[in-house]
Amino acid sequence: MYDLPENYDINKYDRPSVAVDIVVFTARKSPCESYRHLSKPMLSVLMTVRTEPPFKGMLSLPGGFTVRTETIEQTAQRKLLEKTGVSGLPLSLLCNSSALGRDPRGWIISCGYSTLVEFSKVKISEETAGWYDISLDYCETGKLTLTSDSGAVHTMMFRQTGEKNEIIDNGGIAFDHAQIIIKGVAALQNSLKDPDSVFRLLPTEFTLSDLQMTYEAILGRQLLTPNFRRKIAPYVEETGRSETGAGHRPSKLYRAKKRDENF
Amino acid sequence: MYDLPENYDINKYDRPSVAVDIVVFTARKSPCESYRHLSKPMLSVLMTVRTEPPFKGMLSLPGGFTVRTETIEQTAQRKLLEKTGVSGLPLSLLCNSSALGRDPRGWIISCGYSTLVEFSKVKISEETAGWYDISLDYCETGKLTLTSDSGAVHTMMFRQTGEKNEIIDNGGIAFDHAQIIIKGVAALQNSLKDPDSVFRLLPTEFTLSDLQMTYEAILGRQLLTPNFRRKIAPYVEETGRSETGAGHRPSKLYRAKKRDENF
DNA sequence: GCAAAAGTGTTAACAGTACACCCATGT
DNA sequence: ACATGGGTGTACTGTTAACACTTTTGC
Repeated sequence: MYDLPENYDINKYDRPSVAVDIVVFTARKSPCESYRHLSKPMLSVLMTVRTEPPFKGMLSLPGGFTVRTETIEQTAQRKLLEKTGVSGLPLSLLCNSSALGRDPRGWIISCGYSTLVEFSKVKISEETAGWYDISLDYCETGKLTLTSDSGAVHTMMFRQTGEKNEIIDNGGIAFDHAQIIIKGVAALQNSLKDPDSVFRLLPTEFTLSDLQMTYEAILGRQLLTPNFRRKIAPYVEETGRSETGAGHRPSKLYRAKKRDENF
Repeated sequence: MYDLPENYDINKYDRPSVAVDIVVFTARKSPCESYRHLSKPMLSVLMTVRTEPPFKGMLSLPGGFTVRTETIEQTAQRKLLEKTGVSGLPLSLLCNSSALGRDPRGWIISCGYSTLVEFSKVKISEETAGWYDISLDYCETGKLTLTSDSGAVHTMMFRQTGEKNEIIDNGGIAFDHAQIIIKGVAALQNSLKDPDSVFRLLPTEFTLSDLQMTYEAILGRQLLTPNFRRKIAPYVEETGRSETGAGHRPSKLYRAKKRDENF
């Protein structure tokens, strides 16, 4: 029936378990501190507290094992739906983790993916899952800090050697997930060349200030407003509405501009 | 001994076989046609003719199955050494292929990688393996042609829809390897922003014309020489030697310039 | 009025593009 | 001599970076 070698038995060979781990980014604003000041959006990542060994009690990325009836990306989509209630988000492949002994349960390979989601779309269903604010620091050695809403802090330290990152301190993150998070942030920064990815972090209508502050949160540095607006202008269009109520001039609301897809 | 759930048995779960497929690129020059004309380097990819079902007799990428004692990248390195005699090449992850039914032998996931190698370093050990010249054509719909040294031609057709490529005709390439090759070429083109990758296709000493023609082979279009030389100048340095014998002014030999690694 | 942010204009520096031109060589 | 490629200069253009400045709101 099939074009197969004679006496072929796939079960002769030893096989690994295959899992996915997903770096889910969002941008969220804390409530305003004063009637005058804007509140800056923070870049956040979805993490879960492990309830079972190994690494019980530590932070890990959401994910799970793939099964025969799914592609790896379908597994990631299923896990995303289970944990965030959101489906159909585009996924980017970050890395495959297969270091020997990376999981004490045995031979387990993990495929790391990342995605972006608007904060208000997510309804976190599990007690153990939550958003952790990311703050970046590239002084001497790379530093990436996760802060939970309750104030718990995890600081990862790494050295950037060409393309690879060498982890110096995983900040108490389970498995090799610190590595995957750092790769995810680097990939997110790289993706900023195309503004379409950033729109996925914001509501359909947004102010240019919010957009700029989201860029700044991702890049970990300030941008000059006039230059930012010129650069982004071809990708957005005015909605006609504007946002009032703050103690300063109201800002116009924009939306992403549909752009040429066939070229 | 380990921090594991009680009664944990990894064998309870169904597991896939995991393979690697490697897109190995090189640049090679055909012998000069006349004493005056330069011969242009062609971008080539290493392919093997399948000797066993499935897809017996068709072209496929070099690769193989991963085993418990290796990381996935070590598997790729081992397969590279077996097929080309070269070791220690940096690998780039292209994609994970896991579509249902992609391999009639069963549940097999493939991790696609790409790498670059200087032509003279490779000693192909297997009868079934060989270099296939790549030519590109982006007229209406994407077209990528592989030509063997014996003149056999495989033409793949695809449509670029955003990031994804939709394969229209796989050109008689086994499995989903046409897809992986197209991803590899796209990734190679993207990597040209950093000239270091192109140096891996050339000998340690090269002329700027060879370098430019290699760029042109990868991009599938002509470049303007003065502009190319200015752009590449910070990345190369003169060796002092030059290449004579052709029916025109001799060209200086250059080498890649060591650049600042810590910043 | 005042602080804060929205939003515009102007300039200089830099990178990318296109093209004209001269130089050195083997037959 | 001459065809061929090696190699340089230059003018034009678009993008980026920096900063000065005006406008509009809520208190």
